[in-house]
Amino acid sequence: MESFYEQCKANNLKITPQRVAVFKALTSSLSHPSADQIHRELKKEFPNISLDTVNRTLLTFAKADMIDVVEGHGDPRRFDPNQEAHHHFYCISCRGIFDFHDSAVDNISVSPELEKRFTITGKRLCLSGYCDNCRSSQ
Amino acid sequence: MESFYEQCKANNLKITPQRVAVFKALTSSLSHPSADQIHRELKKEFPNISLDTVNRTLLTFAKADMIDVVEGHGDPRRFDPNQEAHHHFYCISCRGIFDFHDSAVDNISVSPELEKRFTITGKRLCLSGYCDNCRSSQ
DNA sequence: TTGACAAATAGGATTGAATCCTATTTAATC
DNA sequence: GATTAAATAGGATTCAATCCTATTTGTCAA
Repeated sequence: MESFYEQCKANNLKITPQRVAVFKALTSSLSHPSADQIHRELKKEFPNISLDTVNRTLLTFAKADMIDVVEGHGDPRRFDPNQEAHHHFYCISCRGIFDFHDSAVDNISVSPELEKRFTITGKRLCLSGYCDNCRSSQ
Repeated sequence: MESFYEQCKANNLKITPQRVAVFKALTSSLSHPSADQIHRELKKEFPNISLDTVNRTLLTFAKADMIDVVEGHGDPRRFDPNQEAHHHFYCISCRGIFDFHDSAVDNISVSPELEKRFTITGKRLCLSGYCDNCRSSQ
């Protein structure tokens, strides 16, 4: 929490009870909650806190690079006809998702402890950045 | 398209002009479109096709394992307070997203051609499956 | 080929996530 | 403590996704 105050100052963000509560709720969760989940949690302590405030606060933190939005989540559903093993590149600018193939990546193996901790049925490398079109038109 | 008809038969899906058109539109796109994008595209040829039909058709194909839904997309936005290098495991059952650390995975390098094709700013391994809680409660 | 029927579609209604709008409140600074 | 720009509450709005139901259409068997 030390660095929370520092990061707020560094980004000219006022320290409000709502922001402190949102940050605490997020960092104390292990499952990467949605704005709605955090809102329901915080209602117990702040019955009047609005969902908009929770959502806006989280986006404010994200813009200040204090937290991240989990890849993909929050965007409209997208469909993929490619049934072969492949991976995804997501263009931050045009929002296109492009496949790439890489057998070295296909053969990545994760640690045995992780295999014990979870039953893994899907595995995909998700890259993000700028596609050729978007970087050249800037 | 051969295998499209076969797959439909194998899954007892009637072959309708709408389904054929949706499948063609999806497979001829390179950017993994949304239902809305496909719907706008198909309106040119089928002015009366409904968005619900497009969306339902795509979900039907996905349920029959003919296509996939791109990871994360379509779910509510989720937030991640972890600023260290890490990767994600997504539980299909409880929808929790859990971090894991794996330095071997951190150091994955993709092919030089890919580095040329895109400007890569983010890299993350996305696993999916069942978390410990969910697999034991089944 | 036709008839019967279960399945699929159109399109309007509804739900749910996210955002916008604006009056009110509040943190920061002097 | 007063000032001011920023933040909040909560109702309204937008947009994606889904539901509902009357109508249409593939499929299969006669």
